[in-house]
Amino acid sequence: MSVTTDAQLLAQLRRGVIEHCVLALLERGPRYGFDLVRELAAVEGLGTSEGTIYPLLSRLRKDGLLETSWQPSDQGPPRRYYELTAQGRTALEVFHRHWRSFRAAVDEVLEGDK
Amino acid sequence: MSVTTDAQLLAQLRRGVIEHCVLALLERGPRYGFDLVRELAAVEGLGTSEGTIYPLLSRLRKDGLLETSWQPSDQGPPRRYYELTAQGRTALEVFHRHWRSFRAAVDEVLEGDK
DNA sequence: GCTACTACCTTGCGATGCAAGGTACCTTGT
DNA sequence: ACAAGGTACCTTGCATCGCAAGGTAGTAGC
Repeated sequence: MSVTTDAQLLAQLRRGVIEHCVLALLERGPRYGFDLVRELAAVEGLGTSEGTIYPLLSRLRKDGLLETSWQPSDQGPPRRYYELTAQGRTALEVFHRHWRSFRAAVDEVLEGDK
Repeated sequence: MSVTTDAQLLAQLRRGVIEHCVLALLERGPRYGFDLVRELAAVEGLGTSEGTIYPLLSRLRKDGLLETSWQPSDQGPPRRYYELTAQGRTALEVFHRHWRSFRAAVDEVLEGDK
């Protein structure tokens, strides 16, 4: 079938949003990758996988929005914790503005009002 | 620069949304491609180009969500008008539900409330 | 016939979500 | 000791889709 499935529909919606949801979660405090996957999975529609998160975190780190530090775990392998840099915080604010305006634009078109 | 620009940020946001904005516009009545580009350009954040719209319309037509008919124009080359099929109308409703829930999910994460 | 506008469409690139697969640490049970 | 299972990291390859750029053609006015 070439018709879009619900899963694909959501995957497309997530584009460009997950990245900033990760930043938003990190605004509340340091997290490690595996944990972020679980936190996002807990939110309806934002569920994603490690294959998405790790490359994403890597990219954000390269762009200077995140810093990392390895820390041992009580039970399991060591974890790589991520936290926001000043630049990351700014990027989050910028996105926040864009998101609000974008959301309003889509609503306007979808609602069909005038 | 590998850091995301505003333009790229918006382009990613548009993913999976423009498609349904087009359906929403067509719900109000038949339109032709060039006109859709202009209507979307009038909405802040949804501005796009012909390189986006034509392949998109083509895809929606192949998937059976749209039907087309050529019609002469008073001034200029003939236009290909698109209109929703029953399947297209259903797809729009389905998206509507997804969008509302997705929007709420993103808001929840961004607002950081609990 | 030249220019400009309208209107259609295609090609090639870049960005990125994801399934699948791989490595390694740690704990528990046998 | 060893196997099994959970935690945690990461990479590869594919598919999707927005877009800049470029191409074709009808119509109107000079």
